[in-house]
Amino acid sequence: MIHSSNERYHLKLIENGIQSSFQRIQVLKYLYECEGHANAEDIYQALHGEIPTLSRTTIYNTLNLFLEKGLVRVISIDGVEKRYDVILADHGHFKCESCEKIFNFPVEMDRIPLEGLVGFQVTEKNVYFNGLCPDCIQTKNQKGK
Amino acid sequence: MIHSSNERYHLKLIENGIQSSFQRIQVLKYLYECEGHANAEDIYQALHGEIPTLSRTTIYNTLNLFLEKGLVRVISIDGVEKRYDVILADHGHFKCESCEKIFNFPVEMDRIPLEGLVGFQVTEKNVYFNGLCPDCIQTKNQKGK
DNA sequence: TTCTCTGCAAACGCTTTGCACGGAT
DNA sequence: ATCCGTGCAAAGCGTTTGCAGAGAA
Repeated sequence: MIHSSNERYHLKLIENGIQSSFQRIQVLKYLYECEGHANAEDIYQALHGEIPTLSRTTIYNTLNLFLEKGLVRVISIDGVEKRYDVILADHGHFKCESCEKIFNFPVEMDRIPLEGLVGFQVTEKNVYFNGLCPDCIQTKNQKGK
Repeated sequence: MIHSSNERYHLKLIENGIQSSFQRIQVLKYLYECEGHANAEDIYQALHGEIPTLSRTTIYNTLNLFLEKGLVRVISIDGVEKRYDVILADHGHFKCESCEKIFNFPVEMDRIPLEGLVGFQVTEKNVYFNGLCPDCIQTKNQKGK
């Protein structure tokens, strides 16, 4: 059901001063549904089945437009991949070194001490952790038996 | 004086199970001297004056070797650039949106609450902030007058 | 009609790969 | 003689650009 609850995303685009289109709605919808950790290729793979004529250029155009309008931000946990995040509330990102999934976790950014940044004007805060997620820890323990 | 205090870096390489070479010493030295925020091109530009035959391939080979041996880690504040960090003690990175310089600042990672990561095993913690550095704030204020 | 979204093709920049030379062991 | 570090050239990959056709306003 490709059209379910598209109205919500349609409005979100307009709210942010972005002209709505089918492709843009689908990209935004996908970003929300995957919890905002997709890269351009993920989005392309997810959508070009339903929109066979979809081009990667459109994905890139759309993501850059969203970025410019403040609808998404870029995250990059290890400097290799560029991923897009729609959830702008305070949260950190955790990347599992084994399964490579990215998890959100709440972080009260205000509790991070800023003594070292006197005189700086901070506009964005990112916290990136790496390690093993519960599933992968369990898998490893089972193998070890 | 290209050879000044190279012994220190020579030993550092051997300590980390890396066969020493002139190029590798120079790369490591540069990473320490620039406080660890260089990308491959920075290193190439800095060194190929003194080592005219130096190739970018060697820089990449060397950085990947260092990474593998745990001598450096990759940082990427905005997902666009891959930079290498040799300073492994607890610190955050601040990138100025105007002059694009990267600053270190001390962060006590242990004070970041982990309630959201129960069951996870955290091996690496990164804190990336963006904003304006004191110099650029001043420059902007002067323009505004 | 006019504007702009879309998407193909080509260009681009950074990084990796294949391979051969040369120095070190 | 063997091994490994180096570096040229070419390939690879993700992203951007130029441009033309389609669709919306």
